[in-house]
Amino acid sequence: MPELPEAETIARILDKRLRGKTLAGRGVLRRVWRTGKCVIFDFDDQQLTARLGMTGTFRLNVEPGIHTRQIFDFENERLLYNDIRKFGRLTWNSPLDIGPDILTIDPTTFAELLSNRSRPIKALLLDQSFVSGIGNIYADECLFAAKIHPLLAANRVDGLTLHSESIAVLKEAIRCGGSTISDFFDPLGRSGRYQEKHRVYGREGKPCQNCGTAIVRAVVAQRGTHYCPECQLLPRPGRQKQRAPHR
DNA sequence: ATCTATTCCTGGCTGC
DNA sequence: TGCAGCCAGGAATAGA
Repeated sequence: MPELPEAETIARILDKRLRGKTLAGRGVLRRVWRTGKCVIFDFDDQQLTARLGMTGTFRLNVEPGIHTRQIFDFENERLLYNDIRKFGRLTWNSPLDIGPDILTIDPTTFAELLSNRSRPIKALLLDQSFVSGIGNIYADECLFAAKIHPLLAANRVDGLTLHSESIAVLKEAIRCGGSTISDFFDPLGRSGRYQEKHRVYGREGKPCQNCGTAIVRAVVAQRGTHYCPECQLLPRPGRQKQRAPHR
């Protein structure tokens, strides 16, 4: 499923290949970029926003197939939008109503935002109106990297640690061209490689690479959630400070 | 504010 | 070989 690293991979390739080319009726493509999980095409005075949902992909210069939903004929380049499950959305000139991008938000700001919220941290990370870019796979990977239990209340999370670990995970995933679980291919048809580096997602029952404990799968915020029960301990719920016993 | 359930959708899997 | 049933989940939505 395309999350930030996959969207970034797509945007970089399409920007390189399509920038400066004309699309009939829309003008010259000035750049392709990403924010959150969205891939955005800036034309002269119009903008196309792609939310890829679960299975949305772009492909350059291949024959349309049964899952092709849109065709964009640029000069000398044909861009297809394919989407098996049709959860993706392509919209023209629509306002982008999402929270700050996780890669560009200031760490202190991120930590402050967390301190105001009581929801389980994983549910908050998945909420694109709170912070954008992280989906189910990278939420699990980022929380593992930061050694934070997915159910820990956001206001009890070390926001600076979570931020820095998340940045490291996402940047490495971008370097690997994203994760291919089943459906993700970049616009040139290549798989991602970051799935080989997953440490918890899809590894239920396999040993934690830190401590050897079996990775657990649970459901959090209606999503399959993978974590190490030893490395990602849930602290005892907060309670009144114990009075020191007399004597 | 936050939760749950439901809807959208289809390929891939299980079990008979 | 076929087929029914279930599952995965991003995002929107309704209702508690």
